Amino acid sequence: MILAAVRRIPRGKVCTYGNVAEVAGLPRRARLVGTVLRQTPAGRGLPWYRVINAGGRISFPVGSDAYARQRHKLEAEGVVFVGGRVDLRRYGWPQHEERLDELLWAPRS
DNA sequence: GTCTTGACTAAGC
DNA sequence: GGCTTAGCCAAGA
Repeated sequence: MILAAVRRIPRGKVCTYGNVAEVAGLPRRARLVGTVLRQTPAGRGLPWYRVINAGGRISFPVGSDAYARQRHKLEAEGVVFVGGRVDLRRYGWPQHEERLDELLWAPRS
Protein backbone atom coordinates (compact mmCIF):
# COMPACT_ATOMS: atom_id res chain seq x y z
CA MET A 1 0.00 0.00 0.00
CA ILE A 2 2.83 2.35 0.85
CA LEU A 3 4.66 1.77 -2.40
CA ALA A 4 1.38 2.19 -4.29
CA ALA A 5 0.89 5.54 -2.57
CA VAL A 6 4.39 6.66 -3.49
CA ARG A 7 3.76 5.74 -7.10
CA ARG A 8 0.76 8.07 -7.17
CA ILE A 9 2.79 11.18 -6.40
CA PRO A 10 2.71 13.31 -9.58
CA ARG A 11 5.87 14.39 -11.35
CA GLY A 12 7.24 17.64 -10.08
CA LYS A 13 5.45 17.21 -6.77
CA VAL A 14 6.56 15.95 -3.37
CA CYS A 15 4.77 14.21 -0.51
CA THR A 16 5.66 13.98 3.15
CA TYR A 17 6.17 10.65 4.89
CA GLY A 18 3.09 11.32 6.94
CA ASN A 19 0.93 12.04 3.91
CA VAL A 20 2.17 8.95 2.10
CA ALA A 21 1.13 6.95 5.14
CA GLU A 22 -2.30 8.56 5.16
CA VAL A 23 -2.90 8.00 1.46
CA ALA A 24 -1.83 4.41 2.05
CA GLY A 25 -4.49 4.15 4.71
CA LEU A 26 -1.99 3.98 7.57
CA PRO A 27 -2.40 7.12 9.68
CA ARG A 28 0.42 7.93 12.13
CA ARG A 29 2.84 5.58 10.46
CA ALA A 30 5.23 8.08 8.92
CA ARG A 31 8.23 6.18 10.27
CA LEU A 32 7.00 3.02 8.66
CA VAL A 33 7.11 4.75 5.29
CA GLY A 34 10.75 5.51 5.87
CA THR A 35 11.42 1.96 6.97
CA VAL A 36 9.78 0.55 3.85
CA LEU A 37 11.64 2.86 1.51
CA ARG A 38 14.92 2.01 3.22
CA GLN A 39 14.33 -1.71 2.71
CA THR A 40 13.01 -1.35 -0.82
CA PRO A 41 15.82 -2.04 -3.29
CA ALA A 42 16.40 0.31 -6.19
CA GLY A 43 12.72 0.48 -6.97
CA ARG A 44 12.62 0.85 -10.68
CA GLY A 45 10.03 3.38 -11.63
CA LEU A 46 9.41 4.07 -7.97
CA PRO A 47 9.55 7.83 -7.37
CA TRP A 48 10.98 7.40 -3.87
CA TYR A 49 12.76 10.75 -4.16
CA ARG A 50 9.42 12.58 -4.13
CA VAL A 51 9.02 11.68 -0.47
CA ILE A 52 10.40 14.26 1.94
CA ASN A 53 9.78 15.13 5.58
CA ALA A 54 7.17 17.49 7.01
CA GLY A 55 9.73 20.28 7.23
CA GLY A 56 10.00 20.32 3.46
CA ARG A 57 13.49 18.92 3.61
CA ILE A 58 15.26 15.81 2.44
CA SER A 59 15.69 13.38 5.30
CA PHE A 60 19.32 12.59 4.57
CA PRO A 61 22.32 14.38 5.99
CA VAL A 62 23.09 17.49 3.96
CA GLY A 63 26.17 16.81 1.90
CA SER A 64 25.66 13.05 1.84
CA ASP A 65 25.57 11.12 -1.40
CA ALA A 66 21.95 10.14 -0.90
CA TYR A 67 21.02 13.77 -0.25
CA ALA A 68 22.60 14.93 -3.50
CA ARG A 69 20.95 12.14 -5.49
CA GLN A 70 17.48 12.90 -4.19
CA ARG A 71 17.84 16.63 -4.58
CA HIS A 72 19.04 16.38 -8.16
CA LYS A 73 16.20 14.06 -9.05
CA LEU A 74 13.70 16.56 -7.72
CA GLU A 75 15.32 19.59 -9.28
CA ALA A 76 15.32 17.74 -12.58
CA GLU A 77 11.53 17.66 -12.30
CA GLY A 78 11.38 21.35 -11.59
CA VAL A 79 11.13 21.28 -7.81
CA VAL A 80 12.87 24.36 -6.46
CA PHE A 81 14.87 24.37 -3.21
CA VAL A 82 15.15 27.53 -1.18
CA GLY A 83 17.43 27.39 1.78
CA GLY A 84 17.60 23.61 1.52
CA ARG A 85 13.85 23.21 1.60
CA VAL A 86 10.92 23.07 -0.78
CA ASP A 87 7.70 25.05 -0.43
CA LEU A 88 5.13 22.41 0.44
CA ARG A 89 2.27 24.81 -0.26
CA ARG A 90 3.41 24.82 -3.86
CA TYR A 91 4.94 21.40 -4.47
CA GLY A 92 3.18 19.42 -1.79
CA TRP A 93 0.80 16.65 -2.73
CA PRO A 94 -1.99 16.12 -2.06
CA GLN A 95 -2.76 19.83 -1.99
CA HIS A 96 -5.85 19.82 0.22
CA GLU A 97 -7.62 17.60 2.69
CA GLU A 98 -10.48 17.53 0.24
CA ARG A 99 -8.21 15.92 -2.33
CA LEU A 100 -7.05 13.44 0.25
CA ASP A 101 -10.59 12.30 0.87
CA GLU A 102 -11.06 11.71 -2.84
CA LEU A 103 -7.89 9.66 -2.95
CA LEU A 104 -8.96 7.46 -0.07
CA TRP A 105 -12.35 6.92 -1.63
CA ALA A 106 -11.16 6.41 -5.16
CA PRO A 107 -10.21 2.93 -6.35
CA ARG A 108 -6.51 2.41 -6.75
CA SER A 109 -5.23 2.50 -10.28
C1' DG B 1 10.67 -11.65 25.72
C1' DT B 2 13.21 -6.28 26.27
C1' DC B 3 15.87 -2.58 24.44
C1' DT B 4 17.51 0.33 20.88
C1' DT B 5 17.02 2.66 16.29
C1' DG B 6 15.17 5.50 13.08
C1' DA B 7 14.37 8.04 4.97
C1' DC B 8 9.02 10.82 11.28
C1' DT B 9 5.96 14.64 13.60
C1' DA B 10 3.34 17.97 16.23
C1' DA B 11 3.81 21.11 19.81
C1' DG B 12 6.10 24.39 22.75
C1' DC B 13 9.79 28.00 23.20
C1' DG C 1 12.52 29.95 10.42
C1' DG C 2 15.51 26.82 14.46
C1' DC C 3 16.04 23.57 18.53
C1' DT C 4 13.97 20.33 22.08
C1' DT C 5 10.93 17.14 23.75
C1' DA C 6 7.26 13.72 23.71
C1' DG C 7 5.03 10.49 21.19
C1' DC C 8 5.12 7.14 17.72
C1' DC C 9 5.64 2.00 16.11
C1' DA C 10 7.88 -1.58 13.05
C1' DA C 11 12.52 -3.68 12.64
C1' DG C 12 16.71 -5.42 14.46
C1' DA C 13 19.69 -6.84 17.75
